[in-house]
Amino acid sequence: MIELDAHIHQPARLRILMLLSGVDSADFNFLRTTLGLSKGNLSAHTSRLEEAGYVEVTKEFQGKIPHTSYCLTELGRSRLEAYWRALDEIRASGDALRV
Amino acid sequence: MIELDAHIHQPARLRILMLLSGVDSADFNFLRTTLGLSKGNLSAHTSRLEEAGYVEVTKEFQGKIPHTSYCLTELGRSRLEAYWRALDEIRASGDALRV
DNA sequence: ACAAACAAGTTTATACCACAAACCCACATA
DNA sequence: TATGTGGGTTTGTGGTATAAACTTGTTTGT
Repeated sequence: MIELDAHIHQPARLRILMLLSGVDSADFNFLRTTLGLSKGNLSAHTSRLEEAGYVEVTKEFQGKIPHTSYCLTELGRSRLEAYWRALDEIRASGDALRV
Repeated sequence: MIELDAHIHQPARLRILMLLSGVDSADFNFLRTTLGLSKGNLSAHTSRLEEAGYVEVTKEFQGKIPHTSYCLTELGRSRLEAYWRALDEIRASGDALRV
């Protein structure tokens, strides 16, 4: 039984990862507004993804204002691909039993 | 933003629904052994799916022994299809941002 | 006959987690 | 000064997935 990565199998985090998979990097507010997440929620999810090693977090000052951006790591990218493969298997599992 | 149905977006329940989508009905032990779930876990998940109206539960006696079987309702089937469509959208969302 | 084990689930308890609300700090503006 | 805004983090709470314990009845062993 292939497991679904619990770090990824969560709607907000899945969307975050998918968004990051299509760009070089994205900052906090872009993620927040694009995905419609609250700040607290986004912060918590990005923290989890960082702990898991799936995203890299870059904090820098733009002038006097702190600015945080995120990019997908190689690990994150491969786990994300594995996740979709696992989901494909589940998706096929209904047909597998059909005569 | 299309929502992922929380009743479905859970690994065990998703597998249960996909399995049921491929058969007329399946009983408790078949689900349990096929999916590798504990009895308690399976019972809890099927209860949720029943409450949601996604599966129909049939209890009868086979000889002297009680026997429980499950089948997908029409509602369950349509929600399951909607779930996969929503997931397809998320899956495509990475490419959407690519140049 | 009677205890022990088994069958088929359900109920309970706990640990985790998603989310929102509250908070923090610096800067801008009136 | 105080009031608001940008950019986040921390905290509290309610919901939930899971395993362990329990229930109800049946079968097996002796």
